[in-house]
Amino acid sequence: MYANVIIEYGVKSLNKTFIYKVPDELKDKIKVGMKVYVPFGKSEVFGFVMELQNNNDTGYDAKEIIRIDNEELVLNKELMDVGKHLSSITLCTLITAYQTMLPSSLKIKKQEHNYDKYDEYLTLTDKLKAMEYICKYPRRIAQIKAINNILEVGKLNKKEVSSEVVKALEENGIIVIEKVNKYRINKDSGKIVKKHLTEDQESVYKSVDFNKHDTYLLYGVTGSGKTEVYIKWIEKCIDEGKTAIMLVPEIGLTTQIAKRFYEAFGSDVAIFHSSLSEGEKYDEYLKILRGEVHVVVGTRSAVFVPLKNLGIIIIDEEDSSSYKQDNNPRYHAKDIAIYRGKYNNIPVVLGSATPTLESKARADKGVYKLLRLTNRVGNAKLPIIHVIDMEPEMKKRNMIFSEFLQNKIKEKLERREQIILLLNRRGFSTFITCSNCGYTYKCPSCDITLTFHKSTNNLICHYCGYQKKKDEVCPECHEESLNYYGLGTEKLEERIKEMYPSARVVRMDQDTTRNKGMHERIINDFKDYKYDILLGTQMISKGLDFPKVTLVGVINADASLNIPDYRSSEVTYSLLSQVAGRAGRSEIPGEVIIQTFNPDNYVIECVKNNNYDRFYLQEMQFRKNLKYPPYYYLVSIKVIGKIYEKAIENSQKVKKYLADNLNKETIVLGPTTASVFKFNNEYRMQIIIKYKFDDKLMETLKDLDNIFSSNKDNYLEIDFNPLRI
DNA sequence: AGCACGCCGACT
DNA sequence: GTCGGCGTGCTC
Repeated sequence: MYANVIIEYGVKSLNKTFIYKVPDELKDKIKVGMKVYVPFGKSEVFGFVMELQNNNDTGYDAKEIIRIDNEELVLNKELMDVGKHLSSITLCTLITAYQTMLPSSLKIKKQEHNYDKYDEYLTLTDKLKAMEYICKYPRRIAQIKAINNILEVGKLNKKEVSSEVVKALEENGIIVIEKVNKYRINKDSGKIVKKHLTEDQESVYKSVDFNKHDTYLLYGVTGSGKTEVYIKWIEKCIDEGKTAIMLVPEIGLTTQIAKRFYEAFGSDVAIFHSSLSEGEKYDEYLKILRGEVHVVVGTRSAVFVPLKNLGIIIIDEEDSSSYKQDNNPRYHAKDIAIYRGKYNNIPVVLGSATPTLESKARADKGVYKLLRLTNRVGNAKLPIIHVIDMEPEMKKRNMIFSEFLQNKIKEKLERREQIILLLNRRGFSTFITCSNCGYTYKCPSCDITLTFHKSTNNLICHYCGYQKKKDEVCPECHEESLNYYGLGTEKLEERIKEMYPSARVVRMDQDTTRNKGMHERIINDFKDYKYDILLGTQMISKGLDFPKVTLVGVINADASLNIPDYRSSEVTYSLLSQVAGRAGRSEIPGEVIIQTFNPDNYVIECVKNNNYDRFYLQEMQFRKNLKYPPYYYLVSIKVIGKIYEKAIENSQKVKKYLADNLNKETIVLGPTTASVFKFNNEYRMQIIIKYKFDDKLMETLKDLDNIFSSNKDNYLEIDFNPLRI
């Protein structure tokens, strides 16, 4: 028996199978999708079994497989196919695809680590033998006590007995130590909470056909109770013995949703998100592999979990950019979900209060099926939105808070209601400028403006992490005129404390949530009314449900509006209406205050009137005129390398190659300098492809990628459907 | 990726 | 004459 194996190295030249002989003792155990250890050249490496066959007709001398790495870990047929699909749509190597699909504890890497966690129990080998032992050594009091304890309850946790006693008893053959696999995350099933659906929810629930594949877009306004419908669908799957994947965005939302899922399904849920430790992820993965759970709630990579007999895949907040991986392989979880949906012939649901234009357009064309939830649950009404023009406020020296917002904060504090303040930091940073000569600090290796962190007096590059201390005088003109502009969450917090000394303020941003569990703690504390004001960045904008919040203030709505990217309006619309949706989620009506310098901008106006449909139509017009998605597909190709001239030269070659080989209707733009031109001491040129249909695209890009895999000056970074260009 | 082989420059 | 630079090719 022979096995075709792919090797652990993720390079193009090794992106093929190698044939190995399966030794007799592994013949019964080996399966396609297993990780094996094989000799390769002068060394030994890990690999994945792609195929098994009876004879070797390759003409190569097959070496023998050394061992199977982990007999329990087998990628099934579906996941093997998912991996092939992933590699074909992102042009990554097969091995990279399979590695991406596994939690990192199960990935191939050099040092071995045992992630299994055990509880160790002591049991008697033989009662009679134990009794004899007691009689023979009556003075071994501690040991006798332990034996008696075991006799009473059958087994004893090893921790309860001193290690000396355990050692003595084990050596005398009185006891054995039994290892019981233990999971780090263990939710008792507790009480299962069932909720009833409203009429609207019920009708949406019934619209999904479980017997065939379709992609549904569930467009439901904030607070319309999408989660309860998800739960109902999943309950139906479980009743029929099927399983379900529920994807949530990377940040913020995971814990709250996970909590609701534990309430609904108890220990039948495994959670899977990036802030779990390696060990925790390993445990959750094994639960899924062993078929011990029916539901998985998790972030992007959870779309690859090895659940068998899938019944539905749900992607909540489908417009979240966290579903797209921003390093290799640059896949979108939606594409994988739909692939698995087709494979299993099951529904895929995309849910959002602000769907992406792509999804909405597909729903309008009938490619996706549109489901709508237009009302908030219960008596809750959508909040009243005030737009405040900041121009006159600046003249009144109200740099941060408009008079209106100041008064509203005061009013809500007096009424003991809660407030959320959003500082829009997208495309915006706190930076230092010399007010004398205009000098700004830039990163020496990335050429981007450094962000100032007041707490440490440090200037930090947010791309590569470079930092330096702030100088007393300007390094350029030596005047003592270095000032910081822009507004950070830290400074905002400071200002609020000055203005409202009695208010209890909590800040949520990258700094305050760096440590594990901090996210959850801030959210829970705010929910338990330990704070009056929650202030934060976009991570507070989605999914959170705080019934006592009646005021949402957006300090600077337009920061994200002017960044040079075709999706900036869409991103801003989504951010503003999502954060507005945090207000007034129970009986007390909510208010939203949006501070802006562009009160007439259509994005702001549509948010104010809660008019997604109008925003959609207007934005579609813009996309159509400028040939952007959803009218055209995009591919971004970056040519990256240490030598500036080579990057330019090669990017021109790429452009020519594309122009020569792609369809005539396809548009090839560039090369231009990439938005981050210099990063990690490498120069980056960018070429954009816009196309509607191009049968030569994949082949051409694949060839191009292969040509460049042996180029010593430059490498390519190909991004299909990039979220930013 | 890692390693061997191989073909040209500056050295005891 | 030899040591070692890294360009090229191969690994089942």
